[in-house]
Amino acid sequence: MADGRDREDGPVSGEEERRFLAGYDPRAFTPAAVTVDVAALTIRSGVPHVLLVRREAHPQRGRWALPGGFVRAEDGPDGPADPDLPDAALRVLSEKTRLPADPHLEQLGTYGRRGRDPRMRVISVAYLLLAPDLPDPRAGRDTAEAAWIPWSDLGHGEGARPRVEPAFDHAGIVADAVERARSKLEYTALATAFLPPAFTITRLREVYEAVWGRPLHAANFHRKILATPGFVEDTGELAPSGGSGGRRPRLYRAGGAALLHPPLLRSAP
Amino acid sequence: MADGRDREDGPVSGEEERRFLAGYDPRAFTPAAVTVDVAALTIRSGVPHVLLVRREAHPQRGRWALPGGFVRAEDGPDGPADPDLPDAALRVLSEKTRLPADPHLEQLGTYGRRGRDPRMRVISVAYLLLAPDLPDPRAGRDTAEAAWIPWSDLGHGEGARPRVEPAFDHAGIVADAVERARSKLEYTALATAFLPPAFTITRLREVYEAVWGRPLHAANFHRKILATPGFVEDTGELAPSGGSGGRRPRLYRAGGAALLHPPLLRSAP
DNA sequence: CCAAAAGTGTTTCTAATACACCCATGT
DNA sequence: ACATGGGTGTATTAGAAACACTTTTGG
Repeated sequence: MADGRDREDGPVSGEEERRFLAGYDPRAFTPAAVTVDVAALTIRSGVPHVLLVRREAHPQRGRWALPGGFVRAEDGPDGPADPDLPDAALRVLSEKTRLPADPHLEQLGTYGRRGRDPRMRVISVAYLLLAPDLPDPRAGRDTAEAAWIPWSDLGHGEGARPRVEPAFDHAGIVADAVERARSKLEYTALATAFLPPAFTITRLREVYEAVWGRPLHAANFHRKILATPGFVEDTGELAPSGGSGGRRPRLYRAGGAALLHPPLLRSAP
Repeated sequence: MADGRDREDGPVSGEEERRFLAGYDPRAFTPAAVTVDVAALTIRSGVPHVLLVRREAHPQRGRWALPGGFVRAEDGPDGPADPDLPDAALRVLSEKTRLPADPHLEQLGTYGRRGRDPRMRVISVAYLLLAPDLPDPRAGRDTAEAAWIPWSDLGHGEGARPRVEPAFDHAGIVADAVERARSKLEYTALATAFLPPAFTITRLREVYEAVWGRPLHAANFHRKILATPGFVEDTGELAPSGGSGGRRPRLYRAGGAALLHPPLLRSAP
């Protein structure tokens, strides 16, 4: 076996490497199409929704699907290449929705089962996007319709029966997105991504209740949030009156912390 | 906006769909190469290691890299298509290492930055593999050498200076793998993937100590593991004598639980 | 007997929970 | 005044951490 000395980096010979690259043919490998799909989640009046579009083009014409599209691998007639996969995700989605300035975007997973798309081998990199309440989307190219669909219509949540069966394997991708969002609320400060820049503790609690589908103890939640360093920062302001009476709550903004110590665990009911 | 009724699934007209697919040309899209890379982690005598291979082919000839290779999108001269991405990962890796019967394999992330490979646009799906102590790998096709490299040689861990700088963006992939493993030990029962089928609580603790790079309180760890339902099951047997004296510890096997309730949190020192 | 390693008992402290209560505001 | 929602005090309980101690084995 190699000893320590042998583990030093080997040479990367410049001249030979240049000659190799000059003679390289990128068409030599079997192509697979690479797409990005975006599972955009938001909360509208206390109910979690996912953004879906109705396909106007084949295959699976007429079905609801995640907004997605092909990654631009190289500069071409359609436009410049996507510098990285998150750029592709935001490009594809902004063709269909007006996005907030700084949405939370994270990679969810990559789906490449043979036969998941009838046209050819398609590898889809799925992204999870969390956003505060966005305006209704407008349908884009190849799209008959675009809408925010409640999770419950896809069978997620307490006793919800599925009413929509998305195209391809997108039902599974949405399920993964929902589960990712639920578990990330436990140990990250991600819930604030569902809220506008300034919010009250009660709004934050409603995010948790909507995503987890379970009521939380308001008083203890309040204390726990304030006791978690870096989760929220006091703006010093109060929310405008709600109209129906009650004390005006303080306004907070997202703090610097990404991870929560300690986490907020959801346990059994 | 669509009302509830409109959200029902649209028709997927069979005849029209068939005609569309018959006329479809898979070469119409800009190709990108899709590869799988495997970050295989193990622990050898208390020290965490990652499997790397030294590249014999261009580009980046002579550098250490993660074992990886192109996904077989369709059946071809090299062999049948990979049914799914995890199959591709195991195929690529088993060409270089003798694998345990049931290794833990999970997707880590997908890397597609433009320019990360000088040949062409390459989208790499990275997998994390956790395994008990494996035999030394043998070098395979296009591989000058294959070896288990300590994480510390890549700069991970207490005050470790990097001695190996992997090819492409593989240093970042290994960093993601290490961080994923560290955090998954907290809230899943994954540590047992580093151990043989039967193990002692002390061996399990040594896994945590190696991955987290920090000593744990033996007595409290012992109790906490046994108090976590489904983490381990008593085999009823005792480990053979260690030779240097001391009580013979009980042997346990992995329990059914995937998630730990409550989690084992690593906090500050 | 002594050393070494496994495993248990016990105390102390911190954090989660539940519930009562006070505060600020609209009607 | 009183209803409504925000926010705090406090007792109870569960769990984490620290440390002393017992048990089982080899030399």
